[in-house]
Amino acid sequence: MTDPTNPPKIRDVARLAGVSVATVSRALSNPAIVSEQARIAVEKAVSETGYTVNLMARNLRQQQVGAVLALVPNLANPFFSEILAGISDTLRAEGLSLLVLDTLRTDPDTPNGGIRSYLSRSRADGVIVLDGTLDPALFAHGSCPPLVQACEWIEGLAGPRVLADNETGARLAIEHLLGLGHRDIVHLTGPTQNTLSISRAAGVDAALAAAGLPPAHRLEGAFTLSSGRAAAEALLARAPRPTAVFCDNDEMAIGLMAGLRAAGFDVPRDFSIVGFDNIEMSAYASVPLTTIRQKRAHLGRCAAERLLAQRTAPTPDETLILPVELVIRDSTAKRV
Amino acid sequence: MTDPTNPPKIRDVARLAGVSVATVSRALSNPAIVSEQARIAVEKAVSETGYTVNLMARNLRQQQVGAVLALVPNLANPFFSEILAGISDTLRAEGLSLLVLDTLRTDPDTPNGGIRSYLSRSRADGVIVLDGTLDPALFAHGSCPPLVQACEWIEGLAGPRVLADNETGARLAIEHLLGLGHRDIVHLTGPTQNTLSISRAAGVDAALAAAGLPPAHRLEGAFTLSSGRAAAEALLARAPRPTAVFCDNDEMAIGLMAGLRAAGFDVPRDFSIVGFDNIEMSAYASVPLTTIRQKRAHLGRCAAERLLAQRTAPTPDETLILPVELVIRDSTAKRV
DNA sequence: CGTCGCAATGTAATCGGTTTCATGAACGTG
DNA sequence: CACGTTCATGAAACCGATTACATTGCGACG
Repeated sequence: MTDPTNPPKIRDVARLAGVSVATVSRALSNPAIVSEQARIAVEKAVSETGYTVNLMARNLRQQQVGAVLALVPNLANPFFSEILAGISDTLRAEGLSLLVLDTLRTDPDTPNGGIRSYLSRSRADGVIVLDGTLDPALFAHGSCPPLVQACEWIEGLAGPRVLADNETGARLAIEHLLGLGHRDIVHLTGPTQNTLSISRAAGVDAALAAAGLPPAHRLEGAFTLSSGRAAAEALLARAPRPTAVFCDNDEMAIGLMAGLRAAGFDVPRDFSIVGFDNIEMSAYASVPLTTIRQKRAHLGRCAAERLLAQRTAPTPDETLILPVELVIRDSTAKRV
Repeated sequence: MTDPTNPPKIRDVARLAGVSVATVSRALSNPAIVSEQARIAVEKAVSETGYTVNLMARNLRQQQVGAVLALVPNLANPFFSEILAGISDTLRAEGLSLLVLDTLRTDPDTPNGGIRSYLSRSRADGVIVLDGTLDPALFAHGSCPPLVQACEWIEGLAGPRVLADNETGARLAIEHLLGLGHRDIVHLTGPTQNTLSISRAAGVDAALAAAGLPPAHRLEGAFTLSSGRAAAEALLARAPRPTAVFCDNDEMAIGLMAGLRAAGFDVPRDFSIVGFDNIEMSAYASVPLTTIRQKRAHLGRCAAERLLAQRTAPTPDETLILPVELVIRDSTAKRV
């Protein structure tokens, strides 16, 4: 009866319960519409046979997959994995599975890394895009399932977006530094075409302009620890020497602090540093990092909810902007 | 022809190409067995219609899912996400998808958090278990797909395992500390029943015993930054005061260093600290951390390969132990 | 008492592919 | 020329569920 090589079908349950397969199906998916008697017989037969539905069969018939695909730029990056955790939360509550595709690791020989083949309604019921560098044409074909952009976004790709308030975050960081007396502030960015960096640059310059100052000088990083460390050198080469740096993420800020420390400088005495994201490690850095808090798991949940909402309602196409806040720790201080 | 609401079926392609559906199927899955003429006609019809196979239909017929499920204890933890990246690598090369289930976030009301329902052959072709705290009974039922345990493991659950050489890693750490003259060494562990911590404790005590020393004192942590910081207090309360700590992961080591620094102590002058894992951040900590390198992405790849091997060969049930190595940085020094 | 409506159920179509099996053509061989 | 073999192909079975549609029985109501 519990033969591993030959799992029970709905037929077997029906036979054992003395009803038709339709009744079994109904008893399992919508117990209210079958008689008490049938329901009990089916329940008994199910537990005796150890029956579980074959999801492939159900999905084929119902034309749905029961899974949502997340396109992440780099699965190994904790920033994204925390968003995934939030997505996973929401999906689970709906009985859906999470499919993950690491766009960094896609085949470099194939155009678009073979991502296209994953963007099919028969592979996923929806897609959450966390990579702003993808080609919008990827999603243009008819068989691409409903889509939500989260965290990063793609210029030229329509559809709902769930974003952190990057511009406000940048402004908060700069206003904080301005309030401490800093005037020569460098903005350590991600790759120049990165959408996050661009919108944060706007916030930076808006805050500076409001104080009657020119746009910030920029250094290009790569959101990595090592690019932060490398930025220390470029920063120190600058004359006159800046007194503060706003970094587009905490990793770069921590890398930068390590680089500055290695060069004999002190944070916050010589440089005030502000990060972005508030990763857990920031509170444990050599100098606890002042940063902009961004609720990543919440962002993931919101994105998933948006996606699920599309299943019923028509797509509202609106952008949801989640608030951020300044967390002041020890890496910023009054300009001496 | 490219009507988004009504994607082309294999029937449509067959009609357009002037062949039967069987021939289309063959032309797509095994071009060698159809005539050149038919193959070309099908290719043309496919590109004209924009046809893509419906995976649900294919999977139902072929009795496979095209996806592998990873059970991870905490998706937000970068340690696991890097393993996932490795798994993803290998699966992609085989055209398989990665399904992720965060066991931490499963429903606390349901027994086993509803994980059971994901362990079905109709949901995944295989399972990679990264959580050593799960109930082995979960995997006992007949419909559970082939399984590989990776990184952590479950006592009482058979099947192949891919593990880091925890015992050797611990021994290397302790021998390093012994070589520096330390004799009073504390082992900061994960949760006491954690399989990793248990096997590392064995390595610790073996190294100590080889030097004629008694087993190490232990402090229980939770693999988190905050539990590392909390351990600082317990450590300082100990008399006589230990001179070195071996931590079961780098996060706890970094947390511990933060706690010691806050209490006015210096690493490595007052305490030598060794971590485990070699996460990227360790090189950027306030004091660059001496640790045991573990190749997480590689471990993930190996686990996935093992799983795929089971598709053909019968399960060999053997444990694969991956080497680790000591990385000496600045957090350890000669005992003063 | 006839019939209308509703609840419960069964039969069979359906989802969209893959694969088995039968068929026919082409070819080589004795 | 008869026969066996291979190759290409199409018709139809099949995967295992859901669900549209038909049927039955029963109580209520005119």
